[in-house]
Amino acid sequence: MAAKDGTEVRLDDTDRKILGELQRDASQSLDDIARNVGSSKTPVWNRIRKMRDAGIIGAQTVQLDAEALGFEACFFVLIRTSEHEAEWQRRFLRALQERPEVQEAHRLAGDIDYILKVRVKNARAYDAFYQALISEVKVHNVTALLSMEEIKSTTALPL
Amino acid sequence: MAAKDGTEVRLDDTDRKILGELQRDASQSLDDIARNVGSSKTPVWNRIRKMRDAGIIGAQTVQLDAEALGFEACFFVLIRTSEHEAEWQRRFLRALQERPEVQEAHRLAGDIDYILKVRVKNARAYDAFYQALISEVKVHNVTALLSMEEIKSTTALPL
DNA sequence: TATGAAAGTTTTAAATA
DNA sequence: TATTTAAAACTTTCATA
Repeated sequence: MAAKDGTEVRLDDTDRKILGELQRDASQSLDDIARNVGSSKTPVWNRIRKMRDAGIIGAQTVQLDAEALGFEACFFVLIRTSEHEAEWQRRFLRALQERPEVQEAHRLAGDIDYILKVRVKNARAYDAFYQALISEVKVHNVTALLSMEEIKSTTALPL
Repeated sequence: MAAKDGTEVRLDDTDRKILGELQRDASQSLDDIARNVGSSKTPVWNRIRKMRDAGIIGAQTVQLDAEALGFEACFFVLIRTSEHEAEWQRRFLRALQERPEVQEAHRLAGDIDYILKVRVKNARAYDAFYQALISEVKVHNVTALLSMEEIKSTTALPL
């Protein structure tokens, strides 16, 4: 398995269990993680460090309750473009990176070129985002899908 | 602002700054967070506890490098169904909850009924997922969008 | 891999503004 | 009511066996 920095890292079963524990609850103490994976403190600590250095383990974050914080609208935005020039793409990517309401952006294979996940306080805020985006870069066709209900949301990988 | 448990919680500027810090790096010490938000340890600790109890702050997790761990394929799946019965919906939701390759699932307004984000090791694994899903619940029409490139990925809210 | 000790952190409680 | 100070309990980190 090649990590971000190109290092080859081979993970064994214990490594995967450790990652599973960290994904589940990163606030656990080393002692707890060690107990849960059937090892002890020092080896677990060394493995975590190795995986951090290799970039396999990234930032530690908290999950916040978006609705409680007033982010009540979530849109998936399907984008088709006629432009495929390098310069256009650079501008488009920069616009996405800079806008904090864009939580995810993927370049797609096929008919639709890009998909975005956009989280905003309300529909008006989405419109403001949309107007700003199309004024910055030309896009051919945009379809916004409005989420009525978040059925499932996790970043956990099925290790 | 109403939290998950229905409690009213009013957040001030300092609360929002604390949430921002936790989102950015939840591994920081209380001292660091306090310094970054211009307060000190105990008040910050009390605020964090209040927000945790109110459910505004949820689980602490780590971001893992999906590619390095062999999850090389990511699909967005658009689903149309003709079934709108309660019993069908219950079965469908349970199927999504149970499948760990489904990282996100939303019920949508409009033409398309559901969108899923599905992360798997490769295209064959996606096909296995797809076959399993349609054998469990009847769906009318499924479109899979394959991600070629993850341009942006964050769970951070623009507080 | 295990032990253990030093440095640092979280948590609680009491004192103060 | 919110903040500072203080001290006990716990954790991380790392050297050494």
